[in-house]
Amino acid sequence: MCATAAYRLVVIGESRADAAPQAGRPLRADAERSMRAILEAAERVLSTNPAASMEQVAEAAGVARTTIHRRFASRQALIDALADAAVAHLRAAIDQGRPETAPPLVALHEITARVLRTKISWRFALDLPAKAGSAAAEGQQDIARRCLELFARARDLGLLAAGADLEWTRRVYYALIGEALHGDGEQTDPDILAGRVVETLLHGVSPRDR
Amino acid sequence: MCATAAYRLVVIGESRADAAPQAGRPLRADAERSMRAILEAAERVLSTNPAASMEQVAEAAGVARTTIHRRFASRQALIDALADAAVAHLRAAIDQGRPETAPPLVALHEITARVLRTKISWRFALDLPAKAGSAAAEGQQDIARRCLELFARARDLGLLAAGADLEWTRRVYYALIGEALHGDGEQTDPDILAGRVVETLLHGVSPRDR
DNA sequence: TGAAACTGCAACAGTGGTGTAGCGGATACC
DNA sequence: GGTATCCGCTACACCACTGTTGCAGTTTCA
Repeated sequence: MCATAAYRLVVIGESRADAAPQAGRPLRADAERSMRAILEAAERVLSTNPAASMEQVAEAAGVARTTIHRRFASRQALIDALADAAVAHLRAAIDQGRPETAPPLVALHEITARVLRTKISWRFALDLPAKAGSAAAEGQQDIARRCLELFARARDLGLLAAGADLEWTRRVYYALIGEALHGDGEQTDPDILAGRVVETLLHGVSPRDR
Repeated sequence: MCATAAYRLVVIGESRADAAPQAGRPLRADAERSMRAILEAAERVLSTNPAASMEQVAEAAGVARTTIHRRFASRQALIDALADAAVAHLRAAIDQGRPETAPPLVALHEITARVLRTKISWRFALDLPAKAGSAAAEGQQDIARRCLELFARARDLGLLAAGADLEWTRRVYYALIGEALHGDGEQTDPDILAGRVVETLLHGVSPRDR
């Protein structure tokens, strides 16, 4: 799904009842492979059918159902972990767009294209409502904060209206990104989609009088 | 939820197995009341928790669970009926905005406000993917068609760019409406929200040079 | 190479939801 | 006022999914 992962998978307790990854002994190589296979399969299966069973996820991952239960205390724990992993990927993608240093318009294009690419692969997990206090929630908040900062920079440069409501701008931006992914195959290139998103965000659909 | 309903509820078969409303004997008054209570309760409950059980829906509707099963062959049948009813409401709301006759900008504002009002009440049902061939699907297609016609009129009047992609415009419009409803209570007046949606759709968030 | 970690497999208990059935009482309708 | 319709209630069968356990065989890693 994504070649490079910026995190490491670990286990803590020995008891089967609390297999939540937090801190402790690092996983053996084959276990980490399984873990990754499970998360990726869960994303694939659940994005098609959110009510899919653990059995279906296990089959798609090429492991036994019991193996999933060994790593994740419950179905919910799996989904939570999935959300955390997806947000971590998203954050990494955004970092690569240099939101704090690149010129705002360049950063906006760059980030949009990267986010679109990531969202294609983690559609289900990224649409999940983040649980309060989770790593995913923290990540989403951080992303929103940096998004607002980028827009503030853009506004200071005259790219946005001086009185623009940055929070509304952010929400519109998110909505446009979401919409760009709903296309029925007629246009899927992230760079082209990003251009359309940014153009629409800034200027809407009315004629440009200039 | 909505005071006036533009449809009538009926039953066909006697068998419990196929209680799908299509044509036949009209319902008794109390039965129609129950039917309406069930649909509205389903919307309320499922919008909070899409995985809620029939038991929870029944309790919210103030009826016994078996009563629901008497009218709807299955959980899925209930949800399908809910989707049909919601789209019927939406269509009625749009009709009242005179999309074919009013000046485009006026119609756009009017329709947006009405749609927002309807979507608040039928959030769950209207977010449902319509089943192919269902009344809901037919209604959605009709709505999309009329939306495109309205945008075409707007474009001919110079309100939209001459080369505007009307399908993309429609998708952006839908996305903005959806986003306007996600506000965290700081602004809920449909008229104000509609103004914001239309303004953003037409001109984006950049400064207006004029 | 040997211990520790990991996995598949088979089997099991528990749970919660779905859908059916019939009866007796209440309600609407003509 | 009589009849067809509707509803609540209780009870039941069924099923799919979750989560657990133990063991035997395999893989990793020091």
